[in-house]
Order: sequence, then C-alpha cells, then structure tokens
Amino acid sequence: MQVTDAELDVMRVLWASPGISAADVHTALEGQKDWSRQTVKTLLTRLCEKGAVSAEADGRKFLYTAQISQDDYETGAAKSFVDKVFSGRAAPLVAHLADSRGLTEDDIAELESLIERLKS
Amino acid sequence: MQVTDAELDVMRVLWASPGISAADVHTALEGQKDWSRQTVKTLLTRLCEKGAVSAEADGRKFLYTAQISQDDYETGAAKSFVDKVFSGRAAPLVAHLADSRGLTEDDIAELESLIERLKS
DNA sequence: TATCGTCGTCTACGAGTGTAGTCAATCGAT
DNA sequence: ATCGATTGACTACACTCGTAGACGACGATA
Repeated sequence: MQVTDAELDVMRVLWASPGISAADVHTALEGQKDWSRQTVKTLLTRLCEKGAVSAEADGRKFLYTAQISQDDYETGAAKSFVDKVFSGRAAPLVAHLADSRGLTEDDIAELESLIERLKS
Repeated sequence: MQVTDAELDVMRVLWASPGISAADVHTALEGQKDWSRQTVKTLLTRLCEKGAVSAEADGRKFLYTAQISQDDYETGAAKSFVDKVFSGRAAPLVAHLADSRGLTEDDIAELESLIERLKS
C-alpha cells in the first residue's frame, strides 16, 4: 500500500493535474526526471494496482487521477515517519529540523502561530 | 548509505549498548522482533558494509558499535523526509502531525518552549 | 578424543523497486 | 490502402530488503 519515492513524484503530478494522461505526466516530469515514457507508465500502473490512482478510459488512452489526497498521504507519511524514527514523539523531530537549519525564520513564525492555534 | 527499517531496529540496540556482540543484539531484540540469529547477523553485516557500524574482533566473536550517532541519524532522516514529502518545509509537517493527533499536550508545550528558544 | 553447542561465512529466495525494451493495436495523414 | 506516430500491454532485469538455512571452525565438556 505504500507509495515509493519514484511513485511519489508521479503522485505529485497527479495531485497538481487530476485526470491527466500518461503522456502528459511524462512531459510534466521532463527536466526533473529523466525517465522514459515506459517508466512513467509502469509507475502509473503500479499506483493503480495499489489503489492510489484510478484510470478512466478516454478514447484510446487513459486519464489518471489520484485516489489518495495529498493531504491524506502527507498525514500518513508524517505519522509513520515519526513513529518509526522518533517513537511517535514530534517535538524531537522539530528540534532536529531546527538544528540542521531546516527551519527558516518564516517557518518559525508559522510554527509559532500554529502552536497558538493548537493550544486552544 | 541509507539504513532500512529492519536495520534501524538493530541500530537502536547498538546506540543503547555500544560494543555488543551479535548474540547479545539478538537477545536484546527478543520479544520485540521474532528474528532468527542469522537475520540479526545479516543485518549487522549489511550495516558494516554500509559503514554505519564497525566490528571489532574479540576472541572468536565480534563486538559491534554504531559509527553513526543516533543524533546524526535522526537529523539526516528528518531532513531527507521533509525534503522528500514536504519540499523542505517543516511547518506543514507539524500541522499534519497535529491533525492526526500525533501531538499530545506535552508535545505542544515542548514545542512552544522550543519555538521560544528558536526565536533568539 | 569424540561430541555438542556457539559463532561467523556463504548462499538463497521471494517480494518489491527503479528503469526500460518490445510488440501490437489504433488513429490520423498520405 | 498504407504508413508513421501514439498508446497500452506484456515482459525483463538488476538490485534491495526481509528473512533465514546450511556448513564449517572452534572451544568446552564428558
């Protein structure tokens, strides 16, 4: 059921453009991923098998749409990552991000208002 | 260079007990992971090949020690996860954790003081 | 010294992943 | 009616991961 790294790149295209053809996914990834047409197709097929994507026939091609919302995916991925590496504790994760300069001033400000909201 | 899920469980034992034998890693995981002796050994060997762990001969056995600190591992894992899923933006990650009830009251309090510290 | 348990080494094997070739059907243009 | 381009289907292949068996060396014990 899990979406792999390469598949995630395809999902991102689908989230941005629902109901897109395989060829268009391929061109959307041009310059970013040097993948052949077939590679993209394989990833789409596997995502369909996993149920993460649906395909709708449109003439002689298919239009693909993500079945898992980006939001749901991100929530699930965040949760399982924190469970795996930080035993479910979020605070150490944020501390690490801060250490590695993964946090910009904007991030910190954003987090601050987020925390404010969470407190209620 | 990446540590897989099963390997991470072994790393955790090594972080807790540096310079431990394969057999002791195995017993340390008993009740938690139902792995054979050989499975643990394979994971240790792979970790050595990856350079994440070193082995020092001690009589006819080896003592294993993590070469990557838990802190470094966590920082790296956090960074690559946020890069992969959230394009490097940490705030959305925290927002998702909050949504999925991954944050306890304690976590929120901890984050708050963390943010305070970060602001300076 | 013959045996038994312990430890390391080598090997394996199925599922999953990243990447892609080939073939065949079909649609539009000549 | 034919030919090239597009598209899907099937197949492949090396590599990784989780899991572990088989075998051999060595030390302890009887």
